[in-house]
Order: sequence, then C-alpha cells, then structure tokens
Amino acid sequence: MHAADQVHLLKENVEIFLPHQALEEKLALARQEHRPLRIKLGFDPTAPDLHLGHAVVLKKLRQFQELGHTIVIIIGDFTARIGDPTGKNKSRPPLSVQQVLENAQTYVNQLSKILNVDKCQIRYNSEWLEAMDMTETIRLLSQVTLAQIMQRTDFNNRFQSNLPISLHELVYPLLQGFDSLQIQADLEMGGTDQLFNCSMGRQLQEGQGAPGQAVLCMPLLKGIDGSAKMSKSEHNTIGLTEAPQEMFGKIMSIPDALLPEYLHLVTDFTPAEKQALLTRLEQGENPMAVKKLIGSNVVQQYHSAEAAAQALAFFQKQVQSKGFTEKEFTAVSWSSLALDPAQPLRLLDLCKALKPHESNSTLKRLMEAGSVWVNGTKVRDAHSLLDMESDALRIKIGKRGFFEVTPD
RNA sequence: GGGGAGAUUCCAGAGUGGCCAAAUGGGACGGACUGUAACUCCGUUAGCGUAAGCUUUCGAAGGUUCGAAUCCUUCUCUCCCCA
Repeated sequence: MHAADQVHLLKENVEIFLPHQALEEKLALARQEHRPLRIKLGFDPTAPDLHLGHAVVLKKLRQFQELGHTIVIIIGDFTARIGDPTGKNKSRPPLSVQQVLENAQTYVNQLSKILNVDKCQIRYNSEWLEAMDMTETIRLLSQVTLAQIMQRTDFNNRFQSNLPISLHELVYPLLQGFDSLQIQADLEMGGTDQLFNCSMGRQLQEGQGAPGQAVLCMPLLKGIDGSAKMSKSEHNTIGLTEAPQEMFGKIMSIPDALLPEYLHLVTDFTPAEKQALLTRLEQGENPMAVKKLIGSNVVQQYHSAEAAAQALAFFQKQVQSKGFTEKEFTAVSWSSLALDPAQPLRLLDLCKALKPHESNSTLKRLMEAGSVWVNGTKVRDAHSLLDMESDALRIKIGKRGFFEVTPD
C-alpha cells in the first residue's frame, strides 16, 4: 500500500493526533529505519471484559498490525494495585497474582477476536515498576510538576469541587507513562479519555532524551442507552464475547440517533458503503432497516455470517412478529420443574418454577400488568389453575421469557 | 492536633417521633404504540400471603417511648475546614 493510502486509512475515525503530524512522522521514521513501529496498548487487569467501545481502539490497532507494525501489550499488573483515576473514584482491592494471570489470559483471548495475538508482544509492567527503588522513583516524580498533573480534567474537577484526590492517583499517569519509556513505544493509542495519560508517556520519553511517542485517540463510543460512554459500570455495553442474538438485539435497542456513530465506529463497512447507508437514513428510510444491517455486520465480525443470519431471523421472529405461536420457546420438561403433581398447579407456581430468581410479588405484578400469556391467551389471575396432564404448555413471561413445558 | 458535616430502599436524594415500605429524579421492568428490544406515552418498582394482614428494611449494637429512619449512648466508616 502506498504511503499516502496508508495515512488515509489510518487516519479514519481518529479524533486526536498529538502532535498534529505525529502519524505521518512516525510512519516516515519507520520507513526510513526499515523497522516496524512499536505501538503500545495498555491494559489494566481488573476488568477484563472487552466491549465494542474497546473495539474502536482495537480495530485501529489491527490496521497498524496488518501493515506490519508491532503491537506491545502491557499488562498493568503493578498499576492495577493503584487504580486508574479515570472516571469514578473507587478504591480497588489489590489483585492476587493468580487473579492477574487469569484476567490477563481472558483479556488476551478476547483480544484475539480482533488482533493477531501471536504477533503481539506481551509485557507485565511489574517487571520494571516493582524493581524501582526510592531514588529512581523520586527522579521520575521530579520530571512532572503539580500544575501539569492538575491540568488533567478529572483531577481539576475534583479539586474544584473539594473532592479528595489521593497522592497515589496523581502518580498513576506517570507510571503509565513510564511504561512507554521502558518499551520504547513509538505510538500509543487509547480513547480520548486517555489523552492525558498517553501524553505523559511522551513527556517522560522526551525528558530522557528519547523520541516522544505519538498519541492517537479514538472517539469514545456511546453506550447502547445513548449515554456518553460505553462502560461496564453503566451496564450499557455490548461485549465482544456475547452471543449473536444478544449482540444483535442490543444493536437494535440503541437509540436511532446513534446510528451514524455506530455505523462509523463499530461496523466493518467500507467508507463507500457507510456513506450509502447514511444517505439512506437521510432520505428517510426506516432506521430499523439500517440498524438491522449494522447488527448483522457486527455479529458477523465477532461470530460469523451464519450466526448473523440466524440472529436476524431470530429477531424478526421473536421481537417483530406479532403472533404467539411462531415464537421460539425454550423447552422445559415438567419433571425438571420439581412441582408436586398432587397439588393443584397455580399459574404463579409455574412462573416461579420457570423464573426462580423472581419473587412472587414481582411475578404477580407482571401478571397484573398483562405480560403473562398461556397458550396464546393473556392471563392476569395469579391463582388460576393449570392442568399438568395436558400436552405441551406454552407460556410467555415478560418480553423475553418464552417457555414450552412438555411431558418428559 | 483542633473544629465541623454526614452514612436512607438498585443509584442519586427528600424525610427530623405516629399520616413512612419511606417524596422526587434516574435506572430497571411491564403495558400501549411502532413491521426496531428505537422514539413517545402510561404504569410498576421490599418479602410472604387467596385475602384481611404479617415480617424485614433507613451504617452497627444497645437504650428511651404506647410508637423511632427520626430522640439518647457507644461503635464503625466517609467527607470538609483550620493547623
């Protein structure tokens, strides 16, 4: 691929370049020195559940990898003990060595859905951070001023609103930056919320007389509820390992206004295809149709084309079709429910057996609200009796609970 | 070291002796609508009970009272200000 084409490809969707010409310069450097760029990807082994928000950054990294550059994955086992102050200020319990290893493994497994993990280097930052003594630590700290640290919006906000900031939090960005120095990163990527931490790495490198890393920040993907950021704590994520039907359904549930953003950031479509779909939206096509295409595309990326087709069919049948009988019911045998055949079977008891985690009160409310159907008929009375002797019984509880209870 | 504020149901946040299973908002769930699980509107949101009603819940443990989320004591934790 020509240099200009590479730059064009790599620039797509990137929100921040630091400095502005960083990408061009680094690529030129790589060409000049006949070596791949070393691109850093940091990971905090406390929460190894990757979702589409992470994927925005990872897909960009894959482009670099496909162009022959080297991805260096940093497992932040040491920094995990401190806690990244980004976002919520909650102290984290220290992780055991065992736990860190397990998390690292699941993390790498998930990465493999997007990156070629075999070609990545994997490093643990305890390797160098644990070895530092006080002298070296102080020397590191001396390279940054308080004013610089306080520029970080998160710290600034908290300081302004009289919220506590622990000293160790102030140090976190330096440690993350120190990782860049250690592995001689040419480039670091992250979401825009990582800009400060990433630029710290650049500063530390330059302070040591080394070339500073370029920083590229990808936009933060909004959550499926339309809120500012997809994040696990907001419960608005689509996980990379989720089942096809689940993934598809979640895409269908995003607010229509988010479609352009999702189209750009999470799909695999070519720029021309993206533009075509945007045009269709602008021309007033039902957003649902475009959403289905996006949903299929996403499922295809993380599962398969076959899975995508099935997920679409499932959605049409389960959500869109109005009939009761054609729904997909989960088969359950009478015997597995452990009901007493000698007792009269109340609807409430059956629902409780099918949904053991719901309380009787909750189930009764569902019935009163008219969301429980038995064999195609809405039943509101929790105490109506059912016949266990009968043939298959089809019951719907809530929007998602379709069960078919059958004799053994 | 000194002084002050606070801990409420999933979350935020009212409530300062009975009208409190506890306002309001968010979230979640459900219904209506829609060939979207979107948008909008409406409703529900401690458990048990056919029901009357009963039980648990307002940081923890005791106490006062006919009656406590509300008053008292001790404890745990959090935050702020001054030094």
